[in-house]
Amino acid sequence: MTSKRLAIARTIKQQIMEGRWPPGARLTERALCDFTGASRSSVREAIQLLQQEGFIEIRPNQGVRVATLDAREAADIYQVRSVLEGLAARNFINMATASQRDALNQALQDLEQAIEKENIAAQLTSIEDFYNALLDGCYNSVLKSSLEELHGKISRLRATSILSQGRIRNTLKEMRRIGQAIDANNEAEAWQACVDHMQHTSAVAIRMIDHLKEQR
Amino acid sequence: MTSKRLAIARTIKQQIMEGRWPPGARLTERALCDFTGASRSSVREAIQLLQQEGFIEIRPNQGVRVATLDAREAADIYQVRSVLEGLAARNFINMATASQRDALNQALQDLEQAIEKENIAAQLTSIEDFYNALLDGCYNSVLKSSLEELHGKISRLRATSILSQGRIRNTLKEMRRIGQAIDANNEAEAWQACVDHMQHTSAVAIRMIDHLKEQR
DNA sequence: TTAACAATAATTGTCTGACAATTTAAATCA
DNA sequence: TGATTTAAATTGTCAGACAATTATTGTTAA
Repeated sequence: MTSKRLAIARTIKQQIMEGRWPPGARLTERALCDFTGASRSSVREAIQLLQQEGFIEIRPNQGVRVATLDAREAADIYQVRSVLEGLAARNFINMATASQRDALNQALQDLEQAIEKENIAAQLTSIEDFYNALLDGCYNSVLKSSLEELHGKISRLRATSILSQGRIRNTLKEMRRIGQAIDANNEAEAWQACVDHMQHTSAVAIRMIDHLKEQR
Repeated sequence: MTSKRLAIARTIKQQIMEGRWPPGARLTERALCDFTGASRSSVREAIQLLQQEGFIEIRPNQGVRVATLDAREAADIYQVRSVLEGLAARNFINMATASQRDALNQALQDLEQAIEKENIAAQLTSIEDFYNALLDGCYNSVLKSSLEELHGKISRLRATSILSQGRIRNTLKEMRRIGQAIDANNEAEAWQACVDHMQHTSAVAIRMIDHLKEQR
């Protein structure tokens, strides 16, 4: 059975991602206790986890706020992701087993089908599968956890799914390029494909953040 | 005034680094309460911070242990550091102000003097200054916090100072190479200098870990 | 009316003590 | 000695308390 503070953290995280509380909203401990039915001690421990994952911000004596993500920070995150994913791809080429390589290609095929069927949920799942396969095959747990942390921070852009739409075919193209470089064991090309992919993703994300800001 | 759980975390961290408790040692909450004079709630919150920073490991229902660092994980950390520091150097070239560049060079000079005077504490401080200058000048807070996390994890090698000895002149040489590449605004060379430096550091660290293991 | 200030309420940070569930250590038996 | 049972210690969680800090409201002066 999973520990309580983990369960609490998951519940709150989910609500944040679903937009129940907007970025910047203040969450009192009391409200979170009521919402989750847990005690303050447990909620406070859960809060710490959520801060670590980047979903909330804790300011001393001023409580908890849903994290915001401005264009600047998003750009920073994507820049770091680009080198970490480049490293992951290079490691994958050197370390991955045949079945891990299969999983990577399978994810790409799944993504293609999901696009044809216009199944957005399946698209997101395929992309996730792709990254999981990549991280499993690069045999570096530190790299894995670092990247997962950044993924969490980006998912604050709850519009993640919106973000991928309208660009999903480009995304597929870019991910295929990564996959092909990996199949060809071409480290330099795989690295560059990752960097380019992140650069494009970053540009789109920043445009969206600016767009949202204007609307407000 | 700094929050209590932070003070507790700092106290415990310091004790761990000074070797009061060896890697793998179990720390009961009660013992930590006695040691710090704080209540269990505060200690538990501090513990979470320490886990995040990589100083301890929490296993459900089995309490807290001082984190261990095996050769494998160390290699993983250094591999990630190499690309992150490479990125930092490239960013520094593009973003840093004149005074930030000065600070970097000053740290190198300080290190040289500290070596001549065989002042180990000053050597460690200079190296720290160098990294702080580098991170300040690369204007990417995500990169900064990611690297700080990894530095924390490495510092579990309490023998950090020992580690740097006997190799300190090589370290200076490698860091100078980074500094010169930065002065010349040569991104590719700066990147490579960082990667090479990490590779050497990694090799030394791993040798030391293996050596310690044999002794035991 | 608004700006500055004072009084009040709400919230956070921390402490104490409690208790069930689980793990670890000790005692017992085969 | 090895396996089992029993007892002790430890973790995870809860409830309630209170001082220190922050936010809100109300009041006064400009």
